[in-house]
Amino acid sequence: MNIEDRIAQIVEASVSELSGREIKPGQVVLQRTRKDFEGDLTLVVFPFVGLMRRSPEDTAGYFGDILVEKLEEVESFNVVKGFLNLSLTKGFWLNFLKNYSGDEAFGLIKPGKQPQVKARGPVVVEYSSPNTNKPLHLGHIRNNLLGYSVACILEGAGREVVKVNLVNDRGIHICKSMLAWMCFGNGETPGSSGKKGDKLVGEYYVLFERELRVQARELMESKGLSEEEARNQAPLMQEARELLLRWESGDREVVDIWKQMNGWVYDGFDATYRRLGVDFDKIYYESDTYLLGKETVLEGLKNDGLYKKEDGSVWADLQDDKLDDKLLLRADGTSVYMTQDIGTAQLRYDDYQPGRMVYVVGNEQNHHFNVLKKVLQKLDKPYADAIYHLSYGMVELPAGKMKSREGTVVDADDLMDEMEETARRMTEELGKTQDFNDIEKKELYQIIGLGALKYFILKVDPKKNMLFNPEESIDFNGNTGPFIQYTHARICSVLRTAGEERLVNAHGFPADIQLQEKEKQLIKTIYDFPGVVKEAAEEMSPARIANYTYEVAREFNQFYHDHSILNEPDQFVSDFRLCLSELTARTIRNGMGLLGIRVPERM
RNA sequence: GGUUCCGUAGCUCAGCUGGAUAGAGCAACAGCCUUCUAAGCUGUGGGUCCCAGGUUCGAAUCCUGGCGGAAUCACCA
Repeated sequence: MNIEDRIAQIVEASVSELSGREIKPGQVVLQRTRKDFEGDLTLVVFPFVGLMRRSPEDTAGYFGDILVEKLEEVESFNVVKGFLNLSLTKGFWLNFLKNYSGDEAFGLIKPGKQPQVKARGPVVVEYSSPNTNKPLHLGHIRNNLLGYSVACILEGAGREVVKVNLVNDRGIHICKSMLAWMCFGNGETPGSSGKKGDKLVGEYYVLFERELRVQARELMESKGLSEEEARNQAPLMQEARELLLRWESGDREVVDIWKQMNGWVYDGFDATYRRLGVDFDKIYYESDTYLLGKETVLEGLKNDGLYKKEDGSVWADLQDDKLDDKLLLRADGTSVYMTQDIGTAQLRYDDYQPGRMVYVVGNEQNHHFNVLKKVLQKLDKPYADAIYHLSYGMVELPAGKMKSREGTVVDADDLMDEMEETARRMTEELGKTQDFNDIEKKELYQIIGLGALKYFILKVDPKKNMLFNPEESIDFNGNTGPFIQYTHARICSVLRTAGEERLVNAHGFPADIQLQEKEKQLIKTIYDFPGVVKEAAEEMSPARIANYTYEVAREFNQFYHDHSILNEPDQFVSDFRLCLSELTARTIRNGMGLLGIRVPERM
């Protein structure tokens, strides 16, 4: 049991002993002592003064005496108003460091280590979920980074995780790209034009929209139709719908083209995913799941919650939830978005029996997931309550939301190019890579450029909208990925200079060294890492890890500035600092790993 | 209009289940490399935590009501 729990236990016991009343678990709150006060852990005693019938000061003093007496790790205490500040012995901190300095996986729980967690089944995390008609942009980047990181964090907290992608590969939007390509493509392929597959298909989607707009305008002028009517009646739109029907009926020619063009897109996506450093354990395709959705809905008609209208359409009755009824199948029997999600949820459950199904999807779909959950409850699905929508905010530009029609989307590949280029420029200006070979340089610029981008996005609370200004490049100084990476590289440099043998021997430093202020601060911060991982997993918040890791790096730099590690004359102190540096580097590496950010050993 | 989310320094963001004097970075200014990587460190200035009530020992945090912004309320995905 850790020291916080032991303190809490003793406090609980003595409160109930004295007052004759049990206190609820979790009512004893221990927090880190603020830096401007003396002590390591602080117990706020206000909640107990009523029960104890003493002044806050007396209550705090009373607990202080008991804790010093019962726990050898608690060295002393001081009381400020109702705050009991406990100081732990330096032996406690030094032993913590000794215990973990050899632990590569510090802060992380190995999968399956907690049996009760395993019993709940794996967590399925869905993220990315692209449409196959346009390339990935900055919004997708946030989605991918969040999803990947949340999966890593859950894994780090001991959960079994399955990462899945749901590709929306069917529907009218795909037909638009196909039609444009059939009409104007002249057989262009990624091979013939050298274009990336997803970009090429995206261009035809844009082309379709442009041509459609021309046709619609003509109709608006010649027949005086509204824009909506005109778009609907335009020949291109009618052809696209016809194409969809042919696809649904399995028309050989259409399906072949569909397969071919989707194949190009997948090649393009794969390249972008690889570069971003994200991956999946399983990929679902909506073309495979929408039929199961239909079945599930028809099956559900036996339940009370669903009903069929006279025209044959099927609806979910959501009156009880004060929501409008939701259409699940059109009169012609075709499915809608909701139907597909019902199908994929079912399939996912059949595949993994997950304890939780996390959907990393933008907050624009809050309502959709609300309804999905309700509908699955109506269908009496056991997994309805396992559904969790990890809803994240939009990435906005200074001018507002990104709009593909107005060409204001920030392309994922372009952005990564820019980041790497900035990394190259800055690194060369600083003259850091003169002895790197070309391959090493390229890899380093990738690590730094992507690190900057990923950290920039992940440090923001997922549920908040965030701003990206393309005019100002993402920072490399201050609270940034490269700052943290740099701190890691700095430590590695020291460890390299020390050498393997020296490092191993250093672990034997004695546990009675005099601790300097910055050293203690750093140890205390590192001590928090496992708890931060746990909380980040509960909240599914990479931002928590990002901000914590930054704090570690900042504190190391202060320590590093004030104290010499290898040039310290006292051998034992030097050994201790070496171990402290080593554990700091590992904490940074593991923390950044949870964000999907690599850290270089030199930069 | 209904529902949900957001509102903290000039800008971008932290602030954990209510706790002590609200923190970082950027930008500005002033310092620190003969010493383990200066992508670093130190200092200065910068706040009506949107507003008003309420809950209590104690509120940026919880509740209610406003104001401002975003999303959504499709037989689109």
